[in-house]
Amino acid sequence: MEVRSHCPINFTLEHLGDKWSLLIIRDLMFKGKRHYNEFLEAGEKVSTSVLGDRLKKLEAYGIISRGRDTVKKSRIRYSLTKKGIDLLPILIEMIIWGGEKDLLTETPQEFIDQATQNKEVFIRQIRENLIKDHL
Amino acid sequence: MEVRSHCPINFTLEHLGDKWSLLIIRDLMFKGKRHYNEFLEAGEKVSTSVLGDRLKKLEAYGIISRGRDTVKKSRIRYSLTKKGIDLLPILIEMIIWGGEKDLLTETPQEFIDQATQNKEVFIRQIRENLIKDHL
DNA sequence: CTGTATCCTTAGGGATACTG
DNA sequence: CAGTATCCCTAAGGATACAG
Repeated sequence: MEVRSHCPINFTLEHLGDKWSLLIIRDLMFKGKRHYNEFLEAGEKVSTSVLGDRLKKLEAYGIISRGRDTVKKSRIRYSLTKKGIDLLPILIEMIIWGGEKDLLTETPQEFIDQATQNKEVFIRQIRENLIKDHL
Repeated sequence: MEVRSHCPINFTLEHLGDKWSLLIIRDLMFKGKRHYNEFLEAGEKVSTSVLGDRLKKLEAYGIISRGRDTVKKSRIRYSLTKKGIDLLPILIEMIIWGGEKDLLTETPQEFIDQATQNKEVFIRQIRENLIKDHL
């Protein structure tokens, strides 16, 4: 990968600064999605080629991991790694900003309020659930 | 602009999900930069065409504003708006994530520690300074 | 079900020159 | 100083077909 600088913001952008990667992370974090076809069905309609490319990159970065489904062994199951779960605070802050600035947001005001008023506890709880489900 | 969905994360990505916009915000927030030529000199070497395009978009989104410099009246001065300052928590979380995951990060461990250990106070202080300087 | 491969089109972006 | 304008090239992305 190209490396323009070692500014931490630039580092994050070089891994996730496109219009699709974080939507996959979102689906894994908040929508309980784990499989290829579920990502395809997301509201934003990613194409198969882009999805394949991003899954590969995110795995190469160590942000997600690929494994066989435990129930149906022929099925592939994607999970967040620790490094991926650590993105949670960034996603939460993006939900707050986007939810506040977009007049047409689909986010319930209730969610924003909860996230805002007791942020640390709120994030810790989600984080613990993610650890249970993914690691 | 295209609108793929009203998911707040997608909303944020559609405004800032490219490899340059947040670097301009960063320079305004943390590096005290205010002028066109200063943005050009940033470590990541943006080109004039891209810089011009992003400044225009960020202004159209209401994230930054253009004004005349108060000391040298012929000079253009860019500022963050309230909406732009509200991005601070996202940037801080990106600094933490990037700073922790990049082995070669330029970020002092001290900064990460401060940001992590008393996050709310830390952010509030920076925010108040930004309000003083930009609004 | 989980992908590749291919084709094609468009958007992004670098370099450079030029302007008020 | 603070930008446009132009040219050109590449990367990104959509559509579709195909494969293990």
